[in-house]
Amino acid sequence: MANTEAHGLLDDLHDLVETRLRRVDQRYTAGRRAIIDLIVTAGNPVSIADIATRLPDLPRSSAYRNLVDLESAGLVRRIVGHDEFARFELAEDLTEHHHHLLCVACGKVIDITLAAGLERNVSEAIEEIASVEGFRPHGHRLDVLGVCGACA
Amino acid sequence: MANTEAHGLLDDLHDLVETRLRRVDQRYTAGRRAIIDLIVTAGNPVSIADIATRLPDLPRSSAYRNLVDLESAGLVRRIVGHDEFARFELAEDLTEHHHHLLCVACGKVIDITLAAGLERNVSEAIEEIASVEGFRPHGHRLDVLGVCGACA
DNA sequence: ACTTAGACTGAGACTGAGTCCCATTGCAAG
DNA sequence: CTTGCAATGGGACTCAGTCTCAGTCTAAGT
Repeated sequence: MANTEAHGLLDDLHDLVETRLRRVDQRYTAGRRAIIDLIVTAGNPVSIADIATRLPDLPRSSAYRNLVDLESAGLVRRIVGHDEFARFELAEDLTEHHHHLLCVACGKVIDITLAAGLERNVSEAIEEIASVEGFRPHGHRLDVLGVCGACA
Repeated sequence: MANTEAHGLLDDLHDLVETRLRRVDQRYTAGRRAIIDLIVTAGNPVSIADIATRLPDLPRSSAYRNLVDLESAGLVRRIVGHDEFARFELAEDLTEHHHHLLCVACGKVIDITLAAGLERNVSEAIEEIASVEGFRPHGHRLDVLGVCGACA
């Protein structure tokens, strides 16, 4: 993710994605590239409906399959919002650890980050509670439910 | 929710639920009472599958309908775990503010509470960030993803 | 006790996001 | 060029969840 100025960050990201896919004997095809492009340029997590709209030539079955492949390669993360529709964003090791504001009216998702100190306190508290319950935590998600500016 | 010892806390809860339903011209029928009983005695959030198993005589359509009614009366909260199945728990004003450990292997949900001070810090941070984004927060949920003791 | 309004129920039909299947195509290595 | 396997496309399929509608129950009025 770090890099020279010669070609943009986006190209670097594509290179990284390709490497990761190759590692599990998968190819970085046009459809997968288009999905990654869409997710990155959208800024916010994208839904299947977004993909269908913005990539009308990509069949649904291919979109779902590609998303599953990208997810199992650890490149994309599926998030479940307040509505019934799954949304997808880049995995955290391609971006930075962050959380979400979820609009209960329109389903929109906005990325936010917490102050580093607070984030550390939360992680420590989670580790402690989980160990008491015999639970092995992989990560956490903090979702804020509410109404976005456009819907208010 | 507070009360004499004459009849248990559970009876009090039922009284409260009935009052709340009456307030919106709804009745506290046997089916609804059975669902509330199940949710309370289960301790953890229950799925539709749990309800179907434990209340075999309650038709699916009635279970869903009752859950929707109880949810819109603010008595029950729907939570979306890691799997595709919705789960239900008592609304927070009938219990206390808490969060969840979600097992990604079996879908089990375990309730946890954070230290009051930390919880306050998180809430304040959320208020601040949300206001910058023009977002009006109603509440938040912190889910810890991982593997439970039984699945490890 | 009768009536009545409307809340509630049960059973099944229906919806649609997401999955599966399979014949075909594309890519990379020997 | 051929052989193996990843990937595609599109249509059929699954099934959690929703909707419909005719019939039932309950509370309140008379």
